[in-house]
Amino acid sequence: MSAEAPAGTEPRTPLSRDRVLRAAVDIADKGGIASLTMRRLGETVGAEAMSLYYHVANKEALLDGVADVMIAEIVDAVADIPAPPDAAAWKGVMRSRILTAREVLLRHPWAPGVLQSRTAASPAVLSYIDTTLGIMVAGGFTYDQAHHAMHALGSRAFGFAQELFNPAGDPGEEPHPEVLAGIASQFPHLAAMIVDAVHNTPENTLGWCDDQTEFEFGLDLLLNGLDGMRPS
Amino acid sequence: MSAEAPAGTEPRTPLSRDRVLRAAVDIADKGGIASLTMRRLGETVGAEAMSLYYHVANKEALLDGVADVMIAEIVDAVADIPAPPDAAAWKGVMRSRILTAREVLLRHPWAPGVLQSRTAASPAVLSYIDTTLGIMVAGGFTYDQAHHAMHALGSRAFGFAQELFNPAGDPGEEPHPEVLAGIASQFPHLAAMIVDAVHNTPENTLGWCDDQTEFEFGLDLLLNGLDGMRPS
DNA sequence: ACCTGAACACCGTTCAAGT
DNA sequence: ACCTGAACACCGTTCAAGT
Repeated sequence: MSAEAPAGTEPRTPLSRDRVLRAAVDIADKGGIASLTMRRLGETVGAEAMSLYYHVANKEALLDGVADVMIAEIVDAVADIPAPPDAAAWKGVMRSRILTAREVLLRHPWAPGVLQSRTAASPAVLSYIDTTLGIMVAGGFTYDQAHHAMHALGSRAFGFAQELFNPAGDPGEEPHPEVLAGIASQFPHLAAMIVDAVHNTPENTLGWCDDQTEFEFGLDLLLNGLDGMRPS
Repeated sequence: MSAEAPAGTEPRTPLSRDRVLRAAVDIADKGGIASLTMRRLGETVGAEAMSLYYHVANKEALLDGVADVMIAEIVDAVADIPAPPDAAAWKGVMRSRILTAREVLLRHPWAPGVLQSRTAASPAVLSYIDTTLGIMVAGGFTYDQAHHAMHALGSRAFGFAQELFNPAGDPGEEPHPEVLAGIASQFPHLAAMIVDAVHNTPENTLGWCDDQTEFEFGLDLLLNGLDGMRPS
């Protein structure tokens, strides 16, 4: 029996920064980032919107916190991956860390946008970068090279690469023939590429533009190029 | 002498989609993308906010239009670059097209964010992609390879790569010694990298993390890797 | 055809006030 | 220490109405 709760009122869990952030992630997961408003967040957490300001300075700070929750989830997912046993193994470890990070973000499609909008790096981010650098240095790179590498990888180091425009419809869907015809008349290279790309997809299982494949292609291009720069 | 203008009233230029879009770009250039609101846009264009809806379906459509203006500016800037004289020249042409696109976007720092938020590709984008593909095919690539290449380049093909977190302060500024000390205790690799990177900057003219250098490093890594894949 | 005024349903945020 | 109510200054968007 809870001591103070008035009759008929759920003795509600007290608010906390942590609970607020987790609720925010939930809302974004369910309705997209645009549905995450201070008012709605207050509602789902069982309080007035204004109460949130006691746990979080403002909406910017809320998003900083949400970004950090995502990084924490990545760090957690990546924790199982063992350190490289020798210098040459750096590439494989880096690769699986990045693909694991990607799996996390695929569960939170709105997260890349939030991460990209943050400008300050939290301790969680610094820590993730630090161990990533450690892997490269263990692989034989200089710190200067590792620095360049981090910039070259960019958001890929965190498991995502923002896809730009997606001509010719949704990924996984075959382009509509008449759309293709319209494109072909004006943009011959584009049309030829679309035809070629569709047919080259293995088994055609995922149709045109399987992002996972493209992500790995770009990632391997970078990792292989970097690997060739190792001093020894 | 203007026929209908009431005394004392500037005979104002009539609104048009084009004038609206140009004004929108102006506002974003001056005050950032957050300052671009329908109400402010109406004001600077000398009309009520509601009048804008006659020329543009809604704010999403406004941003689509703004993105297109940026692409048009890129296409324009890139128009002078001659086609590659032989297959091997594909790389140099691609490189200077991309760096030229980058120059355009450096004048509109808010534009990458807008481009990244668009999902539909306009004819202007399709056209830009088409001639980019043309250069690759002229370089000897198959359409399938060119397709992968476009994905691997990603936003770099349009001249930008979203920088993520920027640990240790603004680019161009030397990291503060005591901040560095704080980092060093927890994140040894990061600290070592920062020290190394600062000293490796040529002449130290641009300090730590010159983005142009990093952009070109990543770009060349990709272009060189791709170049090695050319069939012949 | 083009533009406007009034109104609606939202935002994030403040501040003084409650327990 | 933690939460709230009322209020403020904004948003984007609608709709009927003006010229």
